[in-house]
Amino acid sequence: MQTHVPDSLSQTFAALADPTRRAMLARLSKGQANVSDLAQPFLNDMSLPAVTKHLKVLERAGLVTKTREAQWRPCTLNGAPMKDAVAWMEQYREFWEQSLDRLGEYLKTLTAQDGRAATKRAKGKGKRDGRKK
Amino acid sequence: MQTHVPDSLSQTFAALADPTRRAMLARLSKGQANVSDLAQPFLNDMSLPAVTKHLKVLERAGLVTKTREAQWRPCTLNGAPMKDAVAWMEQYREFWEQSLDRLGEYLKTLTAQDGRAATKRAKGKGKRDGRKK
DNA sequence: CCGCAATATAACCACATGGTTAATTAACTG
DNA sequence: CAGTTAATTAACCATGTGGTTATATTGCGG
Repeated sequence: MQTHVPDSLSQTFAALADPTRRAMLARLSKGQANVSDLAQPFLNDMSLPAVTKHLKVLERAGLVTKTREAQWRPCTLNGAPMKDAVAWMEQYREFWEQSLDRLGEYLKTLTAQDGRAATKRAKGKGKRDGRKK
Repeated sequence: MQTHVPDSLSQTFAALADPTRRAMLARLSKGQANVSDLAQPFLNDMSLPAVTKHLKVLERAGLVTKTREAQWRPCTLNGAPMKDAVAWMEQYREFWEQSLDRLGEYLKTLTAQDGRAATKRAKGKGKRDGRKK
């Protein structure tokens, strides 16, 4: 049962799903910084190793590139993965442009009895018991 | 130690960080569907309750609105949270447009001895030992 | 070479996540 | 009312995540 490696889009979104990590990216958008520079704003809230771990998540997602210079690890922001993420979301643009109209449109399809029709369609499948085992 | 509620941006990104969930959104982008409709493509891989859980994540993130009609729960996609997510990423546009140039630019700042300067700055902080207790 | 500064690793812990099966609720239908 | 369909809830388990402290590693500078 080998531990399931996530696709890169998932890794990107997961990496962005943390305010500390997003703040680190914000810092990096203003220029290269090494680990202690990145950690400095957070040291009242968490330890250095915690920051290192966050950084590793960003690295694995490809959002940060960590190089070496003597005992320092200068980090730079790499936007490429965000490109994919935005491209994926772009597909839903129409849904976030008129957001509020969604409910109204749903009500229309509902009065058209469409909801019921879609449901009956699902019935033909019969008993679903063939699980993965 | 009350369990720490995540900000909505984090919830949105976290919700999107799973291929099953993204597939459900894709399905919903083609029109309203109730739970079993949404579940159907996945029933070879996971059980119905698992789907319900994924759906709940999407709901909490505000990406899906689940209404009631008799014993069915018609779901619709709500793009609003994506709007915020994209807006946040937009801030980094310059970084994903020239992606590959980043390394080159880093090398320039490096030869300008900037990396060293930034590091020395961090030293003034002294011993950081006041953890949160 | 010694010691410190910058970072990484290890070992550990609490809680979240993603899945399971079994049981429950709710609403229609014969 | 009995049965069936749609969905949820409960209880449980394995693994991941985010944090900790303590210990190593590495490189520079006196």
